[in-house]
Amino acid sequence: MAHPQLAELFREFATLLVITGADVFRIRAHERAAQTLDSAPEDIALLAKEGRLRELPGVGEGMAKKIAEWFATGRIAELEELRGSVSPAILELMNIPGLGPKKAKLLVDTLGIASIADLETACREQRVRPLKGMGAKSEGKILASIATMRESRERVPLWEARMIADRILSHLRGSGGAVESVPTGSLRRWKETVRDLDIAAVARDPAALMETVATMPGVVEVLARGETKTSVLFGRERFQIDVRAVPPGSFGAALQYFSGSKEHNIRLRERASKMGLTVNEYGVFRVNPDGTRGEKVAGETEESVYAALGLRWIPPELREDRGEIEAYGAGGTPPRLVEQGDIRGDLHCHTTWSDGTAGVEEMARAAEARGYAYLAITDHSPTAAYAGGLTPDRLRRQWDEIEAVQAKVKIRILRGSEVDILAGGELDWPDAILESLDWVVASIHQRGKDDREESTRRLVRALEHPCVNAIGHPSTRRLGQRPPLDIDWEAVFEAARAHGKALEINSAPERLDLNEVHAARAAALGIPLVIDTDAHATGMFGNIEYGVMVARRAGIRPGQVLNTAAQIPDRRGRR
DNA sequence: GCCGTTTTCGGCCCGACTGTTTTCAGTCG
Repeated sequence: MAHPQLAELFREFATLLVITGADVFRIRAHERAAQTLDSAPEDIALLAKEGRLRELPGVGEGMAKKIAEWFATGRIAELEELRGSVSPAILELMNIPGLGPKKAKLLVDTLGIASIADLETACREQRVRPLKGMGAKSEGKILASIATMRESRERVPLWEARMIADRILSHLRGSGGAVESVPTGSLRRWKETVRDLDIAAVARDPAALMETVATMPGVVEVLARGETKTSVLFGRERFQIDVRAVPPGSFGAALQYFSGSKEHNIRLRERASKMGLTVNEYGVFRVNPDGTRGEKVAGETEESVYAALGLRWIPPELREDRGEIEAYGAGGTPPRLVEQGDIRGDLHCHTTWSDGTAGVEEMARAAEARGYAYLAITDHSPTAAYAGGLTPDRLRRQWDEIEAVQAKVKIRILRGSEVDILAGGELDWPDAILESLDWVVASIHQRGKDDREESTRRLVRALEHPCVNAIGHPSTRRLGQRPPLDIDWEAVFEAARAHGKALEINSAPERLDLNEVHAARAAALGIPLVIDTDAHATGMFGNIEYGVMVARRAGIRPGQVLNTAAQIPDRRGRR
């Protein structure tokens, strides 16, 4: 499985190489290795043990050696040597937007700057401006960047970025400057968090569009303003927004280019280069024998760009250089990944019986309106008192209501529960009740001690219980609010596999839990998944698109998702 | 440092904007 800790070491390695002025391709190789370690569904430790590390893309002889060394000794000698040769102050200064390795090194070497606070003082005392390549404006920019860095969050959850994007796009469209404008970048690829918002626009009058962007309500600072590109900081959170204007004939190329990912685009251009073509944000062009840019062969639509490179159109959420370019080529077979239309029912939702805002009938009708064949009503168990957890008596009364509603609707309603996994891993309902339920989602809500062993044991014990069907939001994280539990994932996966239990991809936009990395690993191990919304209101069934996108980014096929089946067989065999 | 429908050596993506520059380096995406 992905190994974020190791990935981080290789990223650090790459940064240190940048500072020491190493060969750019060597730097990129380390970044590429880090990316692989961040997303590979294979168990890296196992590959290392079996000497199969070089099967990973971007891992050759050198990288394999370093990874093996880390597993054997807990360190990478070359990395530690590199660390010793670079002042930590340079690394710190590079966190400031606009300061790269060259300028950071210059500041540390010539002024003896040891920290960001130091640099702030130096700028105020005008000691930076005499330096080569610096000036009075540089000092102001550095101070502003430091302020931005302190005030803004690193990354914004996808759902929040989408809300901001909607507001900005409606402003741009309403202003008349842009004929067409589409959010691109990691937002279009459905990454769980985004760092900034990239908008590609076709403008009748680019200058007017740039003016509109720079003067939008909510803009707190204009970072850059050119003829075709404007960057601003937006809102109290100083969220960065980049808008690029291109001519209509280049819109597809711009969409493709700005949607990325960077790694996907690099692969694409390597491919173009081998075909005697070159790709930029304006289109696909032939390369003349003398190396100059020749005739334009594509660019108006994204499809045309991919077609010119001998590829089918690749869905944005797959553009991460994880093999999609090969799969979508003439000789490849694109995987049939799960789609929203495959989902036949939702197996996790709440009603007014606990902390939902709609009744059983309302929720059932809303699910039916989506074309679902079944819906599990999974209100909370007693311990979740804060969420209106049911008592045994209220649970039985809810069953009466379910029975009554069932007589009125076509959709099959399952008697479910989201049962708390208590401190020791025992469940919050007696077995007698669990046995009379159709669908049991077991979830951790009270995090307790939170340590790795305890959390893992709780999940494993829940998976061992014969009445449990699935684990809900396994990591309990909330994006930007609460970190995931520290869990021995391989142990949890092993328990799920051994007992044939499902793990949930919770589609609540603030959860997305399992995340794509763990979902990919679980699927690779043959563990069934369920994609649920955990809806607390009828409108929340629509969140399923988030969960489906997590699954697609994880490369998951419909057959690996339980609730793509026409019927969910309940434990007691009732129909 | 990786990698192979040109290749086990010689390649490795491309452009906008800024600030300090008299033609470009640095940074970013």
